[in-house]
Amino acid sequence: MVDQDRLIALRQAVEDLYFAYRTFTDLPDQLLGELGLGRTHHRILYFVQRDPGLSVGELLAVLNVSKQAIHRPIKDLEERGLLSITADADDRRLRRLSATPEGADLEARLTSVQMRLLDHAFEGIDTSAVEDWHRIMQRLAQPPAQ
Amino acid sequence: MVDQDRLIALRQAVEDLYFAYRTFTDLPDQLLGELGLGRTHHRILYFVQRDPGLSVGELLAVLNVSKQAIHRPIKDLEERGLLSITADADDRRLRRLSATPEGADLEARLTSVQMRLLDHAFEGIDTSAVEDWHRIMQRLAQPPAQ
DNA sequence: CAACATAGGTCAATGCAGTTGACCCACAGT
DNA sequence: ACTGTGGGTCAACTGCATTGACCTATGTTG
Repeated sequence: MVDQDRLIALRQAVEDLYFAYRTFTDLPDQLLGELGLGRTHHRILYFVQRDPGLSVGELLAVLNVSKQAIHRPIKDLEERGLLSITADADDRRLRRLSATPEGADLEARLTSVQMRLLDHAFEGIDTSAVEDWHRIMQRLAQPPAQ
Repeated sequence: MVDQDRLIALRQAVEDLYFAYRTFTDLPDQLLGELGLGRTHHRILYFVQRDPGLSVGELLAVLNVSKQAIHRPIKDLEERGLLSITADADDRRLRRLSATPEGADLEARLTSVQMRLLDHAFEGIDTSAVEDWHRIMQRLAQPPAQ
């Protein structure tokens, strides 16, 4: 019966992850919607803030989408003065992306909504359990080669 | 500086959740793609298996989509003999949904891919930390009213 | 019984975000 | 000069959701 319990717990985990992620994305999506932007805009700003000077190709690799898919959002962000694009000094084919102060500001607003949700979810949980939470999520992101 | 560390940890959590969820959905999506089905089909089968005899309205509430959005997928599943639909005995307006054996089979295949990923991610983690993982995810799914 | 409410189905127009394919330019390395 | 690479862009298409409007069948209530 241990096996059966395990299956039930794992099913519960599938469900928890589904609902958690949905709520997690709903709030920023709402905020983005009001600005006429989408999730991809947020992702771009996020990774550009995490790693300023990211190239377009690197961004594609992180987000795992085609360059055509990212083209519009990048253009939108640039036009709105949220993203600054400059050619790399050494290799002028590379376009280095970084957030403008306004872009950084928006990114902070969007991400902080999510951080607040997480902060609340972690409240009162042991530090070691929170560390394990990170460990679990990181393993989930990078499963073994099979 | 404690505050700063906390922000960094929370940012890391945002990222972990993003990547974890992406990997988590990629595998079933791939399987579904081969069958010409989408994520919604999986979700329907999942919730119908969790709660056999679910009505269309209840399904809409759980998935939080419009009836038009679910109409196609339900029809697809029925046509493929994966979903069985019968009128409720007491209120014949209600359509009770349940999986056929074939539907149950497909659902098990799809969900078990995800359960395997989770199982691996939980490997070697303390039982109490896994319980906390569930607690955290459930809180994330149902944040306070603000 | 008539009137209204509810569960659900369906048509239509639309939007958004992604895809593949093809082709372009600018620049780098040899 | 030649080839490779980073990146931009046009076009056609797809998947999946939306809103709005309207239909039927059935239940509930005055």
